[in-house]
Amino acid sequence: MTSSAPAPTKTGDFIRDIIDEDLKAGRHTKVITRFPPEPNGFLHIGHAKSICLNFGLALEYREKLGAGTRCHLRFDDTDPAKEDTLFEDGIQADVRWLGFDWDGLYHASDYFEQMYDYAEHLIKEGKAFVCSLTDAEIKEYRGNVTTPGKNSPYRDRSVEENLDLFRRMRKGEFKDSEHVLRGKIDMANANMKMRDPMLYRIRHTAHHMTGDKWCIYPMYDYAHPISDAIEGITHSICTLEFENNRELYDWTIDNLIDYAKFPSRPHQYEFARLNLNYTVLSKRRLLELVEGKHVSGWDDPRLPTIAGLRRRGYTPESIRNFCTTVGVAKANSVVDMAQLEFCIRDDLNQSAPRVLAVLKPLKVVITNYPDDQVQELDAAYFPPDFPKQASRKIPFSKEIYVEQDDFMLEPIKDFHRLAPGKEVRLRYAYCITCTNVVKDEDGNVTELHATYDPATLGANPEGRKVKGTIHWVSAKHAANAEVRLYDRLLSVEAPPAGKDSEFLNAVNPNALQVLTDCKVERSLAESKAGERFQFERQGYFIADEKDHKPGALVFNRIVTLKDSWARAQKK
RNA sequence: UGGGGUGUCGCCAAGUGGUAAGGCAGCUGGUUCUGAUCCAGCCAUUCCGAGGUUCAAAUCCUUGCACCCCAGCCA
Repeated sequence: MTSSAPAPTKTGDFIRDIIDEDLKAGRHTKVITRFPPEPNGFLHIGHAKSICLNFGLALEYREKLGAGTRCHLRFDDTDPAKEDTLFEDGIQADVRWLGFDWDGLYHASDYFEQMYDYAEHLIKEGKAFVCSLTDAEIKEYRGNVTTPGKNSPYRDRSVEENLDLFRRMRKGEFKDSEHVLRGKIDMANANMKMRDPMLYRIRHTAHHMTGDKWCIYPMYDYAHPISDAIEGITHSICTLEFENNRELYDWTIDNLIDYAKFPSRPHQYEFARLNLNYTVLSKRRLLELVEGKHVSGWDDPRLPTIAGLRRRGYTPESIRNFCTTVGVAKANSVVDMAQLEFCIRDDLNQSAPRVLAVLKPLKVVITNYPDDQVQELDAAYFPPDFPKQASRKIPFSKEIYVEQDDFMLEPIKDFHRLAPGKEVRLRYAYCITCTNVVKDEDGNVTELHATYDPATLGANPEGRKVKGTIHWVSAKHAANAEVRLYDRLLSVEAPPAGKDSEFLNAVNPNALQVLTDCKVERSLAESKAGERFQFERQGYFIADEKDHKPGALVFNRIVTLKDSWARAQKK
């Protein structure tokens, strides 16, 4: 009896430990998280880790703490130059596809007015000032990691002047970059993020949500903590590179005028982002692959984007399981692609019906089988020890196709398949023995002749062992199909550390191989886009969601089956 | 050379002073009309290194070392 895939064993992680302690100490009575993407691109599997963490936490703790515990989807839309509604739509679709729903859809831009008020308050308190240094001067005054910065000459402007300037910034009296609002903290702080950080910049650019209402926009470090505070976020979870920003996150919240009014004092916690070998996860590289037309689009099945994985045939369940198996911790790490591949095989092993498909056909004529006879044979969709027990009929006739790779003119040791004089079992059908090899003038094998043993249908042959079983398809009943064989995006674990486009050299030229003369069993002629199958002995495939239609069958290989024979060959 | 982090099996990752979980990968063997699945077994005398405290240390102390992040008017 095959048990259904056990849920991955999950041990607690440091985030859950923190939450448990907070709850125990009475600091919170509910847990509110948020997933805060910037709507400037597509989500990838790295985001899935964050989504599973944030939404997963809300789901888990809601069971103990009841309603009120929730996870928001918030678009971090503070840079109008890069962001777009189009991306928001894609992100929402991806989150939903992964199986999550948000309790409230928000935008950082919802709070622009309030952020502005807080900024005026900061100015009145003498904690922020309008700086009129140029871009280059600001950079110069900031110092570097080993030398302290210098105070801006505008740092001591009066509250009145600052207020006046800031109000005029809002009114649009200045050009882009003419002034900025900065927090007045400490130019000598060892944490560079605390050297009078920029809070607002002037951008005469329309925003996809607020239109032309604003020409000054808050920076991430100012907008994020305020958004969290307003929404009552209890645990604000982000990735490791924001560790240095935490001090500023705290400074911002602690200096809000109505600090005490907020439902909870949010705290930021950082975890290690996901890294995967044999692929790329950086926004920049993904963008370059798409814009450089190295792939067909954001949903190219070679890509680790959510849209790409979906089209490739990955299930949401398998991705969620993957996220829980990789865990949540603080050490930078690179997860092995084999882990992801395991998760999808594990899922599909349970759910995908088995069918027969010949990818690279080699015709076999069964010389002792009656010319016009056709037998309808029973073929189970799932192995006998599975709970599901559906089956279909597959036609058997005199001419069939088998896989080219399942024949060897001169078989090597331990090759259990077809070769001159050798006998194999045809899955769900008879055993056949290869009696003759037909070649063209170049010596290529073009056809095989074989004889079948009528006594071997549903029974073992008498007095001999047949080791191999191969898949096949009846020549005159088979449907034609295009099959896209996908493999890992990169041919090396990690592209060279180099900047620019060097990683393109690491792109696996065989990440996509298109086969157009495939022969698939009759039943697949009626398959629908999005249906997943196991092509026996080969792998899991999905009928392409865009291109597959009746009469023009197109299947994508999701992942191969484990192949210990192939592995043994490599040694 | 400043500050913030991290170092436990090939890859993830538990472990919170009591004598190294689990998953993936790998290796053996068994079952099998998928060289798949499934099943059984193996896989860290040792936790970045060196000292120290302790009856007892991956866990505490000292001191090295390695790697990551911070000098966008990006997030």
